[in-house]
Amino acid sequence: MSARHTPVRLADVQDEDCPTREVLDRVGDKWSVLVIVLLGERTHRFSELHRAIDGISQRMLTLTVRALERDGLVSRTVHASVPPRVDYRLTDLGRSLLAPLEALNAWAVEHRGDIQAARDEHDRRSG
Amino acid sequence: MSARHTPVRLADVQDEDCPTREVLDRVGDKWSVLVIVLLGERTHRFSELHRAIDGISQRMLTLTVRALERDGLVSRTVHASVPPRVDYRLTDLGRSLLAPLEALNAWAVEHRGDIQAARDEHDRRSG
DNA sequence: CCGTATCCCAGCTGATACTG
DNA sequence: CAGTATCAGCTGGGATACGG
Repeated sequence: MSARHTPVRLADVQDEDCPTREVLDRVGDKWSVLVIVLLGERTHRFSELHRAIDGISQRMLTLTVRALERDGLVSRTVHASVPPRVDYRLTDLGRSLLAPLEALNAWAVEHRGDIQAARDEHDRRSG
Repeated sequence: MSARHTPVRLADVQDEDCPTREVLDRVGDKWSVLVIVLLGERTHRFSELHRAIDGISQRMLTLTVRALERDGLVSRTVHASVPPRVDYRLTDLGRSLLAPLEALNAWAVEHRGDIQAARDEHDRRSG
């Protein structure tokens, strides 16, 4: 992965179908990453996701998993039982997204102090 | 970078000060990544960014660079000249973010076809 | 249990006009 | 040139109620 260097090109980001824009539109929302990370650990049923993600509404969880399913990142399995049971898990495609997300996470962990310091300093000067 | 593995932990994502959430809140908006990538190539003045980023309003460009500056990712240099000139460039912190963004970009480039295919297939079934 | 349907509001964003 | 100020529209997302 580190052998070839794939720089972000100017032409890419200006284009409206810029790949980075696409992925950010997909996971840059409020809940998608949380769902992906949870499903990266193991399969979850709907109610498990609902309980695990603090503050999400049933509506938004539905919309989020539906969008992820539409994009082929998550698969949905309905078990014909009483009471009904629906399992969600990552597809191979979804699992492949975990690596770049972890890279972002690693950056955040490493630099969150720097950001906080810069912000504190900025706010101190600006009042 | 690939030596140590930094998995995204469940405890992280549920916490409201989850590092990944933080960074997504920062660059997950409509314009921040575009500005960062452009400044990753070279210093830009305000009007250059404005022209380079198709569709951004003056107001949103101002808000975006201000937020990035506040977080220490971008530095702003005012030249006392007539007409006035303001240069924006990445800080070291901002430059360090380019790598994970490129990882995300690489993923997007590699898998955009898969996503499109999944979406087409899904829409075909759903009508 | 797993959703869908409806209503509604906050805030993000663009458009426009104005200023140092 | 590089912003700031103000207004208005749209959309994301929560609350609630209902259905399979």
